[in-house]
Amino acid sequence: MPSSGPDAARAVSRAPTVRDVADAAGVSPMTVSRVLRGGPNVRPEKVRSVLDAVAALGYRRNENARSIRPGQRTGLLGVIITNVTNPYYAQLQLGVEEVVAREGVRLLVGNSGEDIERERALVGDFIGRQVDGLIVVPAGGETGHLQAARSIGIPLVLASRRLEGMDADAVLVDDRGGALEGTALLISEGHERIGYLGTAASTFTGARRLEGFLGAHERARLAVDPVLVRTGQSDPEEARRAMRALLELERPPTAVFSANNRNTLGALRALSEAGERSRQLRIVGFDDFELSGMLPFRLAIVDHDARELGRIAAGMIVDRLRGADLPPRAVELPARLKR
Amino acid sequence: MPSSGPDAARAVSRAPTVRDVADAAGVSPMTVSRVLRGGPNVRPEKVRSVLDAVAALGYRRNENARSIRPGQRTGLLGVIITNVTNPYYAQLQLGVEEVVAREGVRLLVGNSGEDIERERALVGDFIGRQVDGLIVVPAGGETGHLQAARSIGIPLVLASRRLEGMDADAVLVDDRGGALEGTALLISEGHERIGYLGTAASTFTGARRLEGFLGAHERARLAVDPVLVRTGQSDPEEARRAMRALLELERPPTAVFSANNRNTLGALRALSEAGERSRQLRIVGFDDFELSGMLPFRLAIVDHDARELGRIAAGMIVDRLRGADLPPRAVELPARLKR
DNA sequence: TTGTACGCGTTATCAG
DNA sequence: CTGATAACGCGTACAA
Repeated sequence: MPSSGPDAARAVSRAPTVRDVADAAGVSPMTVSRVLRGGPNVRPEKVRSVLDAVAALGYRRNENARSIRPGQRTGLLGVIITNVTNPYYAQLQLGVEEVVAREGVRLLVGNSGEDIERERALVGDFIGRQVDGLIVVPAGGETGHLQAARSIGIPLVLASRRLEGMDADAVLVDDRGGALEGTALLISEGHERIGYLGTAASTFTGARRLEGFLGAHERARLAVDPVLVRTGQSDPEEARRAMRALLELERPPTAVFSANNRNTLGALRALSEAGERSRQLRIVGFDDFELSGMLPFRLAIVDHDARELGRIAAGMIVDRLRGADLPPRAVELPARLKR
Repeated sequence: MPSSGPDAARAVSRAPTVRDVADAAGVSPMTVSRVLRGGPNVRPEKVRSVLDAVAALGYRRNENARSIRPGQRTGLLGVIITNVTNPYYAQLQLGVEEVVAREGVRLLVGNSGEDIERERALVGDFIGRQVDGLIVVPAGGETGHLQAARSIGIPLVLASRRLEGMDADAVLVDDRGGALEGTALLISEGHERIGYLGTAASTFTGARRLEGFLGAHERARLAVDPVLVRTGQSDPEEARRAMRALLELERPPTAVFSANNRNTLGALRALSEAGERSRQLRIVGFDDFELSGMLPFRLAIVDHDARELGRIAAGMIVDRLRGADLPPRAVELPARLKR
């Protein structure tokens, strides 16, 4: 038995090409191509034999080869988030996929871990892979790598955060409004010494949420004791320590506003450790999380819809691809107290 | 001023190619290619001018064009999970990326939503995009689309679940052992009527975890009341209703084993609604979640490391790509009671 | 209705 | 050390 027959070759596992299909169907590669892209003017019997051959060989069109011709899209969308493990960004990713998957667009996903170098590498790589668009939660203030994407005409949407000096499309959350509403609730409840836990004020959301916190005080003509304002915590452990420090103050806060879910998590851990009395401390946290309503704390949440944010970002990319030549748009989604 | 000068052309946004770089650097495309892939035998001064041109034009190698040559890899890894929004799978995704990102491999991620049709579409699409490997959490019992991948030599790793009739590499969790240990804890505490909440027994993990539950009873020579065993709940809402049904039984369970985090979530919601006394019901749940330790329930958790699972799956792919021609391997990660 | 020729961007081969 | 040439898989333009 010869070991080089067609069956043997097929078993040895090389992906079949148009030519293989054409040979098997007894037509030219062009006819195969025509059949597959639904082209007209092909005799039904040939259509049949091509489709049979495709099925028999398990042929799949090579999307990469396809996309190197100019004007062709790859159907790839680059999504760069900071950490999928944060439910907020998982929702974002899912929302994006939800919208574009219908049209056969697939997601190239990368986690930057808030590291601008990793973000730069991902953006560069994604451009090299000819993504049709980019949705980025920018980790830092640098814009060079993102400008590069735009300069070769790749639609870009900034998600959650905006960047100084980049007027790209953006989908944001009403950070200031949410923080203001959450803080106002605490003030309306009579609290006068309110702690603040959040990320560094140098970050986009950090600055905006702190602004809301301060704005609520200002509006109520209530002074803010600087010692109660703790910024720079980016993970639950740091937040836990910051919360503990607040509790150990000579005049501790009677309530705390936490500017994101990582900080809320750490704060709750600190309260748990500090015993039953601390557990009564009033807390308002930005960003929801599963089971937030079931915890044995006096906790209220400022919520927003990350999945919808993802959907809108994806929609903006789709619009650009359809050729919309509008000026950059920015959408701001509401952040509201959950009742 | 002519509008067709090189500067104008560059601004109009077309991605530069090797030829553009070659022209700008005054060399041939081949030399550019050589410089970029770190090839030897290029005069230092030419290297310099090529690199300058690359920087000036913001040139990025077209990975897709690159990968159409035979034997070349795409550096793409397909990851198909059921839902990133489940922290378990988010961890998996992150673990995979962690391992392969170092080598410049990127993740093509798709959510099947437990829908076999969507999974099939994703697998087909990923193959068409010439992924170097596939990591799949299979949604159903069908194997055809996955066999197709293997038959053209694409390394495949099944994650969390195995499929009958497919001896592919697999990374699993010790579902049976974990469920057994969790249930045994309840039995050792003196419970004799233990409820069970889980996904359909026809699913891979559903069957294995139920097996552990039953096994623990058997080992303790304790009979299982079938009315206490509720399977088929795949989201928190269904689980909530199932839990409520258990509570409304004439002889309700004194403890419940919940076979995954969706079911645990629903169960806790039902307990919350049912008032203070129900809150005292003893629960052991499979799969951890944030804040599980802080809830006002008598809750214990059987935990396992999804991120590590992702890392191992990725490692298996890497091994295959390195040419390891071993028989299919299956790793089973421990699932242990958190103390 | 079907097939041939060529080009997309990149790189291996081989000649210079 | 450098460049011309061909080929990868596919699709468009054109010819038959």
